[in-house]
Amino acid sequence: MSRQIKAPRGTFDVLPDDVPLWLKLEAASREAFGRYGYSEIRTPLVEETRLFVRGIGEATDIVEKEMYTFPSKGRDDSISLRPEATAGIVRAYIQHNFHKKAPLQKLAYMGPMFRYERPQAGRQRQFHQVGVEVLGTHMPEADVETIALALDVFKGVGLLDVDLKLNTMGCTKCRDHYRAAISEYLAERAGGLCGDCRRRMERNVFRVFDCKVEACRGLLEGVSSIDEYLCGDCATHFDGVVRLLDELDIEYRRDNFLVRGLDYYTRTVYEFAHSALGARDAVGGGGRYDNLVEELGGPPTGAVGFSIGSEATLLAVADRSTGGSSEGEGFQALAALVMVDESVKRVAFRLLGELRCRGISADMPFEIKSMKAQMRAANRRRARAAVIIGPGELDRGRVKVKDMAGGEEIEVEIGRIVDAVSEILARPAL
RNA sequence: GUGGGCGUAGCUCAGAAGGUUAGAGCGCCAGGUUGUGGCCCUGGAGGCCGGGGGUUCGAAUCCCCUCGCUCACCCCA
Repeated sequence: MSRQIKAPRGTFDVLPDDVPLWLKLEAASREAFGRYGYSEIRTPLVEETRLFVRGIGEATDIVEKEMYTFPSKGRDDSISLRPEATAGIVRAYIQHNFHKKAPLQKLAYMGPMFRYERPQAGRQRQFHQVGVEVLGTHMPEADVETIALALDVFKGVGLLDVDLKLNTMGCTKCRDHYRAAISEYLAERAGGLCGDCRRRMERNVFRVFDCKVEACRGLLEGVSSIDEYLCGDCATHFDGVVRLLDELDIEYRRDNFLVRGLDYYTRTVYEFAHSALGARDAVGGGGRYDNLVEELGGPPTGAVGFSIGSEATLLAVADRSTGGSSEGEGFQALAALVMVDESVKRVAFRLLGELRCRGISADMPFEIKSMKAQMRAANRRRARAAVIIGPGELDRGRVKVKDMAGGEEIEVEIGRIVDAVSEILARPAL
């Protein structure tokens, strides 16, 4: 047991039973992408390490201790597994000269990301995200479009009760002013802060905002909102976002303490939360990052995007559907071939091929066991039709076809087998 | 990296003042129906009781170490 090879910590297998759930999320996402005019892009799972260092920020936990970084073979520099998708997409945007060809790009992606962290509920080392990036505009319409799109993805998987939290971080200048004010305010009261928060003051003051310690929360009640520090343009932009959300009847909660994890966010930030999740209740989040393209070597370019955590979202979906275990009743549009004895195997195999060629899902066992066992297996797979092939019938050029739902069984000529099976599969579910 | 909880059959879990063949339900296999599933009945297979060490006449049970899972913190999707 202890020597058995298992999936590495923080990774997991999506087993066949769960794959439909993942497909549903992917289908809902692609459907929404199409409806909103976003094109899917696929960037590498590995990038040069310096892309993330420059994009995400050298002093962030992600870069400092959570990246899977290793030297590439040959003479290439250090490469890293992507901890998020935005940096790679921005890199592609610049590399392929989109800013010259067609500056406005609405891009979508989905796939695995990697961060070396202690796993917990809804958090894995290999995790998956679905997201979009709008590159090439500063307009608040873009911010709101991404929010509406994300909500449509959630709706597509049946998650209607996600809460939208909204805030603005301002531009670099507004943020610097605000940061200074917060630091000053907190420094005067540092004695009342927990140890973590005193450390946060050095590293990233805004993180004090989501401290869970009671004392810290109390102190935070006295801090001023960023609204007082926003420049005219940033205030106008945020007003625009709010107005447009109202226009679309999208409900949101202004959260002055909402600070997104990544450093590159500017102006609008937002997060989607779901109550079913526990401590880590975010199912997704996003915001504007107007400096990132320039930071990575491109021209000044407005940009906004979100990412949805697939695991968290699926957890929330699964939580909703507990209780309604409608297992066992539904039959599949599948024909199970049942062989009475070894002598009919060749013919059965040929009939199997014929059914499959004609577009019918059909299967038969490789090794013939008792008929009872074959019937049991057919039932377990919820096959709607059973085709029973025995030497007696075969002598008359016939086989038996049974409706596993109703139980009735008829004998048909071999030439009519496709029609007979089709007819049963087409019958309404019971 | 830190802290809590938990590791017994394929799955969910009983069993722990140490005592001899370690249990249940579900699942699986088979029989009841020598060519027919689902329900029911009967039987069966399946456990280094996570791993290592220690205490003891004797350890699933007590002690130490270790690995793993899990939840939470940090951080974050």
